[in-house]
Amino acid sequence: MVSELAAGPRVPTLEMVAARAGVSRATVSRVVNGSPRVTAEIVSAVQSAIDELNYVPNRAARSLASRQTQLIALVIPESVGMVFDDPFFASIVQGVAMYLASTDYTLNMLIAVESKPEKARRYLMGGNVDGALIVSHHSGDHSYAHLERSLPVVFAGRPLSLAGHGQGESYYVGVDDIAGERGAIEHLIAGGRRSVAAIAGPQDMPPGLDRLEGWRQAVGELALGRESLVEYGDFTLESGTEAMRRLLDRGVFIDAVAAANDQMAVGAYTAIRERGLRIPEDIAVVGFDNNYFGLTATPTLTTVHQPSTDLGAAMAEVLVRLIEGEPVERVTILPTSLIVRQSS
Amino acid sequence: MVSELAAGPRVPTLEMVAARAGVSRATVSRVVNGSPRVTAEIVSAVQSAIDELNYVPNRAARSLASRQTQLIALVIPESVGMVFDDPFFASIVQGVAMYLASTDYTLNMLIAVESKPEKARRYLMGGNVDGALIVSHHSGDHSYAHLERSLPVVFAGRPLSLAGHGQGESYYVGVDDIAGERGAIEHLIAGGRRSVAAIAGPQDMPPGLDRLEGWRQAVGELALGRESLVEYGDFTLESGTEAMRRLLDRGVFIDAVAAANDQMAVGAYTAIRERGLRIPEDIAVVGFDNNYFGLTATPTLTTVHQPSTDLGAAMAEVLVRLIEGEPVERVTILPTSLIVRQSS
DNA sequence: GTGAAAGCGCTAACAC
DNA sequence: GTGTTAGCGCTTTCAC
Repeated sequence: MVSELAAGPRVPTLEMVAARAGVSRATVSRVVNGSPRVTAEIVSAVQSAIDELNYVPNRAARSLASRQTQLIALVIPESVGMVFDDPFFASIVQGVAMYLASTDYTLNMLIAVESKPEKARRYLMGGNVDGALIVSHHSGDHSYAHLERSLPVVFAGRPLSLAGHGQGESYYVGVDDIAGERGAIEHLIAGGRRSVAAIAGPQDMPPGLDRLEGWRQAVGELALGRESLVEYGDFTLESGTEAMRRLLDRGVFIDAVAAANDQMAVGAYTAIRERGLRIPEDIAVVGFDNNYFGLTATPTLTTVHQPSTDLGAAMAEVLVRLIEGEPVERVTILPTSLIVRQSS
Repeated sequence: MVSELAAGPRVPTLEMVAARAGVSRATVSRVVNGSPRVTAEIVSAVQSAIDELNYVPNRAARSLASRQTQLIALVIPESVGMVFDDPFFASIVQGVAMYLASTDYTLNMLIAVESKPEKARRYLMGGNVDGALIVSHHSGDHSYAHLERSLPVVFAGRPLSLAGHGQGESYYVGVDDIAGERGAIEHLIAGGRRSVAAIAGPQDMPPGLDRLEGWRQAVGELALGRESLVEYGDFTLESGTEAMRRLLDRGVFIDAVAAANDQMAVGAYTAIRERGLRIPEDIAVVGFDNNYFGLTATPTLTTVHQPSTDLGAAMAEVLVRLIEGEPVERVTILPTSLIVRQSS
């Protein structure tokens, strides 16, 4: 049974507008869709009929007839666990939503539940949306790549370069992790640090790989040993603490550490303090992402800002252009920027 | 112009399934919708045809015929500024999305842009969604209340009790702010604190009012002056710092302070430290909400946990029941819980 | 239990 | 420029 409310008081139809304005339905449709070739007088006549009736076009009917849904799916693989634990997602959603608010498209949020992986896929391929945005932070997972044959798709982040699925095929929006990390390390070196260790991320994810590569490029000229200054974490706070402990246990001199994200950087604080060392006097710390973990930490964290809201907006924009057949680059790279705070 | 991809390779229709299974479209429709009165053999025949063709029902067509969209709007007034600065929204969205993933409804995120207030309203009233969820943290703003005449609506938080719009009319989901705050204060008193000040929120928002009321109820029996121990903030970090400074400037003895949310509580840390006082030794601090501000602060913040993800899920559940005509209470109150950390 | 037929509200050729 | 005419893919009486 369906509630009375759901059925609701009858909403005015295009036909009613046509009758009231004394024109055909086709004409009303033209006015509604802003067709250029309609007499000004008729346009205003129709317009007032629309206003008087408070007419709103029915999306379902419009979609059915035009074969366009005006819907854009934002797909978030639930494997990401408590998805929004990472503020990155929230920002992406915000960016997408705000960009779309300026268009005629509307946002359809889809959490792809792992138990029914096919549900999301089928929904997307069933012509229920005009395009899809796929987000799975840090992973570079493009397992939805096959969808690209069915509808326009834009990913967040560069894909993992796996054999089998050619590189330049997907559309994606991301940041230059290598350059961003390099900048952070150079800042440390410019500040007089001579032994910059790294708490790297998992090496099976593009950001994990690229940020470590950025570190390598920057410390290249430093005298001190290299790989002996790298430990790995999994982007969580705890893993940062543990990695830092291992680093300190090595007994080699370290006067700075660069973590692959803010959570791990703040986690490192704990290990550094355990040893009675001061931040930044004894060891400077820099993170990556620029989220609240670093903002509210004490001391506040120097980090590489990743414009996640802009990333969301850019993804939406690329997708809309793709849908509307306008020219777009397959790859869009947004700039990062260094935010210097108290920890360095 | 529309891209080739958007039009895409022809998706299988119900008619094709019918042909393949050797039955009528009506029968396929019944199977798809789980009608009980279809022969088992036919059901399986249709089912295999569906699987073989990889058929997915077209939402637009279904909506048009059934007058149900299977879409639920989540409306967020953009006045909330950079909406997701408050983690509350992200959690709500998460809760809603996850609950809906278990239903046949899909989430339509709508950021109501202030410049075009009518756009959202008309969209909602135009029969484009089956129901709406309205969220505007802290404000209790039910200015979308008139929508309730057009479609099922569920709000987050109790409404501001304004004249003109009767009380018990809206459906909403919230927490018991009074009881939650009272519990926090009682915890402080039980811990030996004798002069518990309050950094209250704006008094034109339900949570601002109720949390202060909770404080009043709990400190009622304390000897120390009352209103002289209250200062107001606007829920931001900075306002918490300023309110705490004013409190300390009064020169009255204070050994604990309860802020109406975590941001203000953490903001108070700054003012307390400026005076050379220690947390919690000299002054204990408690917040409200339980978000990352308190989690990552040093010392970590004791706070009243507000189950925002559950709130989102509950809102979605209430709305779905409303849409489907099942019985639901107008008011749903979720429990808060005290999280004791280092600051008290 | 199953099929036939009539729309749901709109767009898009195609005529005029 | 404007109206006519077909559908878009599905649900839903109503017969059988």
